[in-house]
Amino acid sequence: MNIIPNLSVDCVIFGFDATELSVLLVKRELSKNGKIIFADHTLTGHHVIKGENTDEAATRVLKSITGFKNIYLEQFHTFSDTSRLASEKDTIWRENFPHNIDEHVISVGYYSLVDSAAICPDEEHRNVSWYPINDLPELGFDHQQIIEKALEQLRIKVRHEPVVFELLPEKFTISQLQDIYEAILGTSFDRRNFRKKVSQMKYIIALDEKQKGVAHKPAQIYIFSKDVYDRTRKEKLSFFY
Amino acid sequence: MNIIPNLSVDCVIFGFDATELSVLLVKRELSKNGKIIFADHTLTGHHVIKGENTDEAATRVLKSITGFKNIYLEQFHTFSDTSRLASEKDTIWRENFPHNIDEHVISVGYYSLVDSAAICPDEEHRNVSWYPINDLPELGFDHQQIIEKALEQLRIKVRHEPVVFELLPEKFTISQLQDIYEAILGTSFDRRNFRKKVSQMKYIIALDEKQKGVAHKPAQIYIFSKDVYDRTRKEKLSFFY
DNA sequence: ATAGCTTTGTGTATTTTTAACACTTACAAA
DNA sequence: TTTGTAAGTGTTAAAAATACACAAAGCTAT
Repeated sequence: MNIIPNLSVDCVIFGFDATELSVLLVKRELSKNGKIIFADHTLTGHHVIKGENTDEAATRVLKSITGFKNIYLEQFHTFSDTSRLASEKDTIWRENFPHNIDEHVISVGYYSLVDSAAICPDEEHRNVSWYPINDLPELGFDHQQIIEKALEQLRIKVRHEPVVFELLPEKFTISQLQDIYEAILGTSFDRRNFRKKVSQMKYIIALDEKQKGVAHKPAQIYIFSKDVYDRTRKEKLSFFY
Repeated sequence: MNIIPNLSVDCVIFGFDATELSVLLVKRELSKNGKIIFADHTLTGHHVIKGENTDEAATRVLKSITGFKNIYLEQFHTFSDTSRLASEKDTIWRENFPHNIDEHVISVGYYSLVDSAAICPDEEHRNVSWYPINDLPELGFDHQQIIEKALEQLRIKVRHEPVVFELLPEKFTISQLQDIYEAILGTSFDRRNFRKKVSQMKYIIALDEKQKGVAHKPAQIYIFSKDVYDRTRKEKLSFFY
């Protein structure tokens, strides 16, 4: 493969699992002569290939891991420190990498939001799995820093645009929605006030459908309408933004 | 100079000139055999040099143009389209460039905010000057797009953090402050409501000093205290963010 | 069948924030 | 001393944010 040796993308894939915000990580294991030298975790990423831009590279990485091509994707920061791959472990890893890697690789960071229930890393990616954002394992390269920055940017994003629906299945309940906001922003909201707010958003639409098989009062099911959002949004835009 | 041939930074340098938000641009002129082939404008930018990261590269560019090293600088987006330097003009320009430039150069975009009164491009940069954001000349490369993205990000930034003071001299009036917000956000605010808001911000402090030599009621002079901001900000943070 | 557990769903009163609106004051220039 | 110009100032009404508690619906275990 014809890679650009000094340019990569890293994807912070966020998912939501019941009550926790999680990130997809790959287990990185380096063994020599059958002996494991070290094991830690990294983000999903890859070098950019000649002839493609970074958006395309990130889309490619996502497709290879999730199988989906139309995943919400947002470029958030570029990491270019000269020592970002220079820790002892990372040096050993680079020496054992199949391609020849430039000494100074810069990486364009993307975050993406997926309905984690829809993603089942396949055979080929047996070493890929979800880790809660508040309890991450040891991370290689500068990936700890990348995740922190991604979360910071995501927090700003969700307060301006209705992107959280990307983390939910098409049909969801208000409680799920609230849980997601709370997980991302790290706060908690009063249930009644939250629902009052939601009921003002005409693009969050109640279906004639309820939860089934739950051991409590079943919740009303809602969907998000991008259509309605786009139309009502315009009015707001002309007003202040 | 030992440049990284496929990596550059571009700086969108914002300044504020009385009532308008402006950008520093360089006139780009290509002549052959004494005949001018074309002339347009570009952002200030440069390739990244080996051994430096993009923040350092952007700081270096800013220093070379403004003479200052401690200028407010914010990375906002990376531009990597394969055709971003591929227009006819840009191709001709690349062929005449002293260094050998990679076919696919990606550029990390930074915006910076300066008090335009403090910047007087020197002899060496006679072809650098201010252009109002609402009346830009023809731009080379993908710099139109870069400026649009910078402005979009700046708009988000000013609503979250007190960065506008970087565009003002140390001492300023409330009207100047309002003018800046209006220029950046493209709106207008009621004067009384704006001042009411400002008076609640304890980090905007009135000096015992007034404007002089103006043909109207002289305005009160204020300063911004980052110190007070940082201290009062923390309370807010623990509360909602 | 029923008692118990769990989560959903709902209304009001209070405080805070936003929005709309017009006249007087201080200074320089004519 | 008149004129022009931008500064400075307060009130009222509407909207949004906050705080707060109990009944209803379904499942489970007895």
